[in-house]
Amino acid sequence: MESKKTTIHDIANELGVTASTVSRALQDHPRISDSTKEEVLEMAEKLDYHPNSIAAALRKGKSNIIGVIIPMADRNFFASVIRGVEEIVNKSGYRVIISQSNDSPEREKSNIKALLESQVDGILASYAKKTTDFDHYKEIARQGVPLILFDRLHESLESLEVGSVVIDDYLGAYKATEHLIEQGCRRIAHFSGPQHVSIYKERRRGYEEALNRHNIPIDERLIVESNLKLEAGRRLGEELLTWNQLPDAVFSSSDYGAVGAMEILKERGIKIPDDIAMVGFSNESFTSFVDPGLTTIDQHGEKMGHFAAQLFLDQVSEDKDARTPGKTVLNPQLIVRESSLKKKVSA
Amino acid sequence: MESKKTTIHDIANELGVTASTVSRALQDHPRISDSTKEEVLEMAEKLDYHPNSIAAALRKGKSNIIGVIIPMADRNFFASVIRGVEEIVNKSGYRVIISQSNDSPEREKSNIKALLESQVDGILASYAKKTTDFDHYKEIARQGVPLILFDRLHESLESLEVGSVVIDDYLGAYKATEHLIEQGCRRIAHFSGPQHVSIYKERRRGYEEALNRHNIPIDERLIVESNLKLEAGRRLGEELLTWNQLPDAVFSSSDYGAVGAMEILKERGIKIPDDIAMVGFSNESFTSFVDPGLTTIDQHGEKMGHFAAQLFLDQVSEDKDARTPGKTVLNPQLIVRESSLKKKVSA
DNA sequence: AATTTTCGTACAATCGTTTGTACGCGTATT
DNA sequence: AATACGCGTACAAACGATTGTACGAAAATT
Repeated sequence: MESKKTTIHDIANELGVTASTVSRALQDHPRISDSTKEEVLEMAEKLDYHPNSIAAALRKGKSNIIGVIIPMADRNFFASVIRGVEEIVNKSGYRVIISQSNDSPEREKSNIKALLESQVDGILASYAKKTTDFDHYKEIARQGVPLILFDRLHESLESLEVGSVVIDDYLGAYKATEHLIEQGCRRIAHFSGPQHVSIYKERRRGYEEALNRHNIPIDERLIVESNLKLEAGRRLGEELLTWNQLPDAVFSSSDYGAVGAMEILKERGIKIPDDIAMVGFSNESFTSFVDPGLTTIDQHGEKMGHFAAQLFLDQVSEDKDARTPGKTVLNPQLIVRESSLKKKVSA
Repeated sequence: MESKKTTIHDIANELGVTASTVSRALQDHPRISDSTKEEVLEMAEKLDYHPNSIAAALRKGKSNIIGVIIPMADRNFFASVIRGVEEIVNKSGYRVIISQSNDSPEREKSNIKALLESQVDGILASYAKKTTDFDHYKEIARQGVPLILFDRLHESLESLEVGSVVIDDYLGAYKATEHLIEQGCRRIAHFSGPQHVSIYKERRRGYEEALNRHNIPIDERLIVESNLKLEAGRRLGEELLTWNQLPDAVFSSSDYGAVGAMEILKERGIKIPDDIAMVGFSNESFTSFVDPGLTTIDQHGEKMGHFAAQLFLDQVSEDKDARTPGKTVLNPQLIVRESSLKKKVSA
């Protein structure tokens, strides 16, 4: 039944004008008379015309699509970022295509290739944890496609002309650690992540600096590194129990790690926060569900998405002045819940 | 510096052949000699050629992109579905573009429009809860684009020639309710959702049927309807407490609703599962984190994605026989955790 | 009334690939 | 030796929209 999709040529034929006139009429071009525009619109409706954006993209060399690369979509933080990005760019007529790397560098690479071949107008990315070779990102820049990095940032990319928006991980970690110190904790363990990922390095730095400022010596044995997943958290929970002396608090660079450890510790009769206070990082949605509620650091995902999107729009803007790839640093926010409250709040 | 992107014409010129030869060489066409293929490949490498899939899509009338419409990406279930879909279709050279409706019919509508204009080769969708008018879905079918519905299914779409894959919500609810009955519960409340969404209707039916089979009268006052979000769960938790007699169990059609209620009930000193047993639906990731762990129904998101993707591939397959839009129904699985265990397991 | 402007539309090239058909050449068939 | 066949490549027309330029007619200027 679908004999053929109707094109602007069909409309043109029907009306006895040319396709160029139809095209301009549809774009509300000033040089087309109002009467013609009306006729075109009517006929378009009548013939059930739908624009073919592929054809337009080819001609214009612009797809109006931007690609967003994230490790995984089911993280609250990344989902918020995407929402934020969409909110901004949709207004300017851009569509977002999301592609997940599942934290695999290979998938990340093939995703980037596909995005570039699809002629996306820009790429916003948070790279996979395991990525250590950034050539595929350099390729993006080399092809002249605007690139904005968010959340995770790597030194080897800083030299490129890329925009970036991150939170101040250092500050977040500092706030978290200081909060624990204020609660009276002195033996604070730290669950850290791969040190080539700058966010984990920064968080560790924040942790150490907070201790320094409060004249608490840094004990390397209290700092443990892992992939920070739930399972790793459980393992670390077990490990804690083998130590000569339990820490009185844990600052974990990830909520998953914190919750994993909490599960084990609770099982073993350790009271949280009384025996061990816990603080996580990211404000994942489940942190408010767990018992006790997990104190954590909110990363302002939606806001980060807004900024990243805006940086992209700036880079493709007509106004050359706005085109300096900016770096934006957001302030993280400490969300205090019960898991860290040793001093009970007087009611 | 980016003088110009290199095209197959550039390669052709350099080699003294025509673009068609280059195109065929790149596709490994049998009629092109091996020596030419080699030369082309080398030159492509040398000139840093990257195919422009927009141009190919325009010519072929096929974008190799499929659109997936989901309410929101940060639900464990939907994230799994997407992973499942990607796993299958990537093998056949398709890319997935994800678009979220945030459960808003307007966004859903505009997303569909954009997807169609982008000439996607197919659309897999789980529609927004609030959607009651399905014309935009009919439009998909009318334009001859394969449509597969997953998870949520609406009567008014059944007449269309669409494939669908759902779980047996009825059976899931039945299993959940029966499990509660086996635990000795008799006064089982049900948190239900909008009845025009078939999944909620089915779940309610499963609940009622389980009661019937066990000769427990259905008490309409125990069935409450809401949007099943966390906040609604909290509200329902409050409501429960105002009843003359507390139920001894709750079967909620959503994990969020269940957890929201649990929060309130725990606050008010109600013991779970001893006073009230709880069962949710969906196996969201947080259900294993909450205390006590929430018994729930797993919907096999990844598998659902596999099936949906396969249905799509069948519909676009050369083989006409395979082209009947199939309906697949998956069996849900009961995941038992502590929240429903009144009879303590003897250790 | 002659000339310049303005207005509305047509013409034609273009974006980068794909693909049906034609064609020349060398080898095989009889 | 004449015809037939394969093989490898060229030619040219798509796909559907956009856009710089040209051009005729009407309106405005002098």
